[in-house]
Amino acid sequence: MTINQDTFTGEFSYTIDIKGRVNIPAKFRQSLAPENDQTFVITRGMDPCIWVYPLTAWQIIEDDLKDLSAISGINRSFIRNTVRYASSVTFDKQGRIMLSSNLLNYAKLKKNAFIIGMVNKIEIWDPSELAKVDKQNLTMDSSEYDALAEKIIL
Amino acid sequence: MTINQDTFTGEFSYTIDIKGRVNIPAKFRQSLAPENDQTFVITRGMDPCIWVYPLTAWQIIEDDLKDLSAISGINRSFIRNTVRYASSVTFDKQGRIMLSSNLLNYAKLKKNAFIIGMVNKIEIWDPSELAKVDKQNLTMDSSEYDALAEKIIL
DNA sequence: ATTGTTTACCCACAATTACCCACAATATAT
DNA sequence: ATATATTGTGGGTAATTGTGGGTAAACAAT
Repeated sequence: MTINQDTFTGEFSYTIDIKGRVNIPAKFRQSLAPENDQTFVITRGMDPCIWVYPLTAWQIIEDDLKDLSAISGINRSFIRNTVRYASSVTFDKQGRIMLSSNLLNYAKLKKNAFIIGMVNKIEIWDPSELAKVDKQNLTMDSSEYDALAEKIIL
Repeated sequence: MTINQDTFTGEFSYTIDIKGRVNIPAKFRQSLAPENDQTFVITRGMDPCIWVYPLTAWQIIEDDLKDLSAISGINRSFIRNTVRYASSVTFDKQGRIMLSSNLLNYAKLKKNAFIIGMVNKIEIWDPSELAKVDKQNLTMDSSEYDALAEKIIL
């Protein structure tokens, strides 16, 4: 019945309403471990999308950041940019979370959104952005992609 | 009485009902190891068919994906495309699983389906697609095929 | 305080899914 | 062969899920 806790797979299509709310797939809500207390941490992804972490997973990232020395300027910049756009969100009784307009703009999200399980995190994409980025990666680095496919035995 | 756990062989013909449910052959259900908790993971195959993994087999793939660094865009694309169409399904009291319309379309499945044991996974095919792909491979790469036949002593 | 705006918390409802039960066809046992 | 269990297929019903919107509390600015 339950997969690994805090493990997410699959693609789902949802609509973002006027208030900026999106549904979190029921499956993802159920596989979110109880100690996360129904909260995710959302932030900017490395791609033009929103990254959604289970709270406990994000806390590990924060702990790692604490270990970085503040003497180095580059460390401070790294910490700043990692945490800057992150905020924790709880989902409401209907299973939705609120997205800030800052994140919505960053991911170019409008009305429709794909929510994709990325094993240990979740991504929220605008459909056309997803297609664009995916196509780009596959055409530019197709040999690297094939190398991965050889390595991971499906 | 039992072959190796999580090992599947043979071909079976079933019908997909209006709700998108297909039967999993009783033989396959019985050879699914108990620790899978009656769940499979279904996803797009490399051929136009549906791939069905025992849960524990799929989790090994997920673990491999977790080890890939998220810094590389091509890695993210690979993870995304591998996991994107995957979802875990439990079979009901009658031994059926539900197939999403996304996967049904991808595999061009209509009313009839062949379910084929592929040793460590299971494939679900539309009969005519299977014939087409098989014929194509055998005519185009017949010498490679023969080389394999030499290697695997039957 | 008085506004206006944003956020949190409800309720409503259509659509989908999960969970049952029925039954014919096949297989197994006595 | 006859009885009994198992398997494959269909369908009904209740619960869940996704989506919209309403209202009141919290907050900000004047």
